[in-house]
Amino acid sequence: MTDICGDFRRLLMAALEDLAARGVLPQRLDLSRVAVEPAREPAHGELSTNAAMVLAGPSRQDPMRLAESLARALKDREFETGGYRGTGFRVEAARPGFLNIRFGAEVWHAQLKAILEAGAHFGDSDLGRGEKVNIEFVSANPTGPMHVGHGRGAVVGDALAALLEKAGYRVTREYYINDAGAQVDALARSLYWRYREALGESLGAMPEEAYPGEYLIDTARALIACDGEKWFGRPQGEWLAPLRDFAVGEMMRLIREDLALIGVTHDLFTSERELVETGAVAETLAELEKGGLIYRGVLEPPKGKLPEDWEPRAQTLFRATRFGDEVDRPLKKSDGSWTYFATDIACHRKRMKDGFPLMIDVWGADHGGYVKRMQAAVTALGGGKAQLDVKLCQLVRLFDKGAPVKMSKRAGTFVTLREVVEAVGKDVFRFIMLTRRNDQTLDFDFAKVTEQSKDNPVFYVQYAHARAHSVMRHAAEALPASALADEALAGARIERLEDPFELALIRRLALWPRLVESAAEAHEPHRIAFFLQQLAAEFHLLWTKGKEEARLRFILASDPELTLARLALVRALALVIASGLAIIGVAPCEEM
RNA sequence: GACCCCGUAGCUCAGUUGGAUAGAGCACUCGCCUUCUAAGCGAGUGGCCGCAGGUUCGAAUCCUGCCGGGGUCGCCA
Repeated sequence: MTDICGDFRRLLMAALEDLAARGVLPQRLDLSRVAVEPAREPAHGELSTNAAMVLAGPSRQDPMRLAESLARALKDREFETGGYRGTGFRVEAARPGFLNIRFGAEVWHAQLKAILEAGAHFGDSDLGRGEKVNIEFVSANPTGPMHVGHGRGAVVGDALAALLEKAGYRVTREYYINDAGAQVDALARSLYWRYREALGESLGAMPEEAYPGEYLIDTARALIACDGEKWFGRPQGEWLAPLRDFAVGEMMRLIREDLALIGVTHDLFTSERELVETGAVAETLAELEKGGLIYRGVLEPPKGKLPEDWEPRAQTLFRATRFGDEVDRPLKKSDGSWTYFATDIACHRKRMKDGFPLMIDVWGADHGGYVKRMQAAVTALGGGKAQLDVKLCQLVRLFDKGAPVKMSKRAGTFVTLREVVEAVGKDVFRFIMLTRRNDQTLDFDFAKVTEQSKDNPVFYVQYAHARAHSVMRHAAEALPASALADEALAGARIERLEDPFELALIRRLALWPRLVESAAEAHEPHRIAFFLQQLAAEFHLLWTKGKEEARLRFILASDPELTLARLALVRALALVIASGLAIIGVAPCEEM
């Protein structure tokens, strides 16, 4: 654990306790709003804390005077971070009541050493304390190949999972297969149509509700290879279920293949149909019933535009309004089968029973209207112990050289995830999917994302990593490999690094653990991608400084000691970029 | 009509969970290749953070009400 903000916070807390013991501060103050963060302005030092301002009110003191007492209380205390131990910092009170903290270079040197010692584990956190988290993502209907929007959800979910793992959670990646509703029956009928067609029957246009995609032609061939003409001419009652299962199986195989293309694998596939057939849904309903949360009733018609066929109907309803939803929600269709909501409640209940206090669902933004009712159900069944966060992913719009790529399922100009990934590669796809917040629409331009220039963030970051390795390769020509190993570099005379740009890079690297934690807490993996871009920029800058001023070059034949110190910095940069890319799921290439 | 998301530089977007003088990329202007990859870097121009109130030491961030864009709205998933 090397988090300089966190480490300083501990020191600050000790000082606050001391002030409380001396009667300067009241006992048992609420310290939750006290923050130690990196300063935004260089003029404000390197870290700053709002402690005095936050505590001024409750302790009835002038913030500025409190800040000054705090500064005194901190003076000459021992500070421990990343292997450093000493008093190499200065604290000063500033204007409204901030405390600005400055460090001697030795503190940053220790940070760099600690990074090299931690290696790929630098930034690991125990924020999650080994708590179990379930992340449900993708969960595309098993009725056809995946499109780009599914791909976005896949990357967001998978990167979030990796991020939470790095932050100390035990993560289960789950795919919920919607294989129980009407749409998989439609899939079976579509397959049957393709089956008859493949067996030589001449048919007209496909029915309206059918899935017209050509992928089912292959599935029909596979079916023939498997079952021959067994189903031909038989009544629907005989073939519907077996063909549905066959089709869903094939679709899931396709989907897994597509996911494998972008490096996504799930730990758990849960079948909606199984939840129904094993009685898990019925059990769930019984449990709600016992809690008095289910009733038969008629819903108010929606205000504003009234649906054409609206008529008052008595339905089986869940009292979602008790838990913050706008209306109570139906659990059964008029044919007696479960609604999607009912089975989904059962799915979340299963997760809670499996011991997940935290569940995260990654959905498309079109499901936004569904969030409250699902959270209501989780609250109702979890007794407040379980929590559900839903990440909604906005649309991905495809462009090529600035022109929108027109897509229509009907017209057949439908771009699948596979096509996109085959065109641009897994790494580009994954990185670009994280260059926007999940709730922001994302423009994906084939030309731009494959461009090798600084305008392309994927390239920009990978290039920084490759450059670092390029330096190491050059160094290896003059220095023995044993001197370039991480352990050896950790022992280099790092204190020789004195240039402000070098120290600035170390400072940025030292923020990595804090960034991992805040991104994990916010469930926002895109922050990793943005951090890597900043880090890459800082490194490219340093590189160019070496171009301009020979004394700033990494490799100096005249000064092997300084060379090794700089290589330590270069190596640390490569480590952090690689560990960030690992979360995003992008390969850190060593050559471009 | 209700609910959810979004609104930040001309464009595309970040903004460390309420901090100090709001940032980056593109575009535009001007600079930097005898030297580890110029596939890069620097400088400059550019802002009523949609509008109006409120909360407090302090608001792009939290609350309320509007305006604009998108999504959703009883047996689709």
